[in-house]
Amino acid sequence: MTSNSNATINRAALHTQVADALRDQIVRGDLESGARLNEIELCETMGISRTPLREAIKILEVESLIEIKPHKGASVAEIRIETIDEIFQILAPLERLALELAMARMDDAGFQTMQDMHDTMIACYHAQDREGCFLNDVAFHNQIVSFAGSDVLKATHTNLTNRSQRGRFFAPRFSQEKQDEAMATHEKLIIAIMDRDIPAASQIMHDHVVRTGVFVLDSIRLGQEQKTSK
Amino acid sequence: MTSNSNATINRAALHTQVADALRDQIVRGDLESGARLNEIELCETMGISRTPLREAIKILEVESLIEIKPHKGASVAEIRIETIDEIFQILAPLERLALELAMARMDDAGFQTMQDMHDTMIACYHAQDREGCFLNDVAFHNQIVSFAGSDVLKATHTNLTNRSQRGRFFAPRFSQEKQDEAMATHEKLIIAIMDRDIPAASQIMHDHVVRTGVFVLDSIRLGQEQKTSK
DNA sequence: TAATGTATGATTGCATGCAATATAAACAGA
DNA sequence: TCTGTTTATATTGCATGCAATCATACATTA
Repeated sequence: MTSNSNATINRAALHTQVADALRDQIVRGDLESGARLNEIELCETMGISRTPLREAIKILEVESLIEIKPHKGASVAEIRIETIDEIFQILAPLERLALELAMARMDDAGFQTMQDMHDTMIACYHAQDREGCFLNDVAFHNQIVSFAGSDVLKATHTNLTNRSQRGRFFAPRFSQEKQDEAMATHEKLIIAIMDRDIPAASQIMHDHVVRTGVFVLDSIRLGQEQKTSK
Repeated sequence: MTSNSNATINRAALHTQVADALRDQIVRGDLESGARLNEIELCETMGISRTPLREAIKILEVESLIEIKPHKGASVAEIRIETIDEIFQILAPLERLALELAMARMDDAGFQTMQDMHDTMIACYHAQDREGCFLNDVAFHNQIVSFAGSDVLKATHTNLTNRSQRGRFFAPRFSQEKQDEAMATHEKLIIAIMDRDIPAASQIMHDHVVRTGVFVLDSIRLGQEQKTSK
């Protein structure tokens, strides 16, 4: 046993832990859009007092994951279709920038990492593992942003993807056709990356993100039609 | 006198007012980088209790304007030269996007507004009013982002410019030469805008922001050299 | 009956008190 | 003198209490 027992885990302040936990629940879809956040109720559930909870709520409001109406309380931010659209519009040039920066900095090991991650995703694709595909795709894009070496870009990107991923849970899966297209694009992308062709890779990435946004929006609209036609 | 006396002003929660006030002081440079924020001291100054202050501090931490070290306290975030660099790298594609979206949406009145704002800035330039020049330049860029009609873009942009503007207060003014170059670029920009030439305007905007970043970084480096050589 | 006013309960907003932690100052031993 | 330890003080972190506000139901009046 190391010198660190579980007493040392609590280095993070309570409000941080609470914010992390709530953020996770919101992004994962466990807490639905519009869900009311009753302070006393939540406090009892989490076994804490209202002060750190209220601080956590303020944090998540800045991240646009929670809405606070004065004297009325907090609720999980409603996620509008226009917002998802706006997020992908921004993500496209940001991920393009990330890729340009990353390719300018990466060493051979970095490029190999990208190739490996791509291969892992492709393996999921061939195994019909859609969840694995999604997770590896997210990891692939995150890795590129990390390799870019810009803390500001990383933080901005994380905030935007946190919000965009919320859309995933009220949208049906992509059609096989769209899935195939996305994979084909990724194939072209990794080739351009391994070729060290920054302009080509940059353009592919931008268009890929825009296209992903279109797919997500279509899925959401489809989901909404299915709901209303019931 | 209207029906609203000053009793109705307090609709905003205390923590919001406090956050706004602190943000303003940090962005304006009244609170210097690294300045310690003693809770009790600040509370007495502002005439409030610690609870809303602490909530405000959490808000500004998410905005990267304040750093909190657990059990050690909050301080105004140190602004590093690399951070300013990263911010302008991101602002360039974001403002390009903003201009593209804005030009696709603006009506003739919108275009006229842009022309008017440009003229106002040029007037300041000819009057050797550097402060006016700066403020009108900021307003010009903000107006474009507003016209883009994307709340997400607007919020992201506001956060980034808040942070970048902090650099202004520890950097010497631009040289006349750089000032001239910036104005010339603005002239080309407004012409492309009024021509409804989106690709041209888009490119000019992107390069203009990148160039502004270079200017700001050069100024900061110059300022640091002057300090250390004293 | 519709509209307005009033009272009650629930919930949030803010202030304060106590506990936990970090900084420093004082001190003891080598 | 230096180093390690202890003690004191200041400051933050968290919990709780009270005040302000809002929502609901009910009562009153036109």
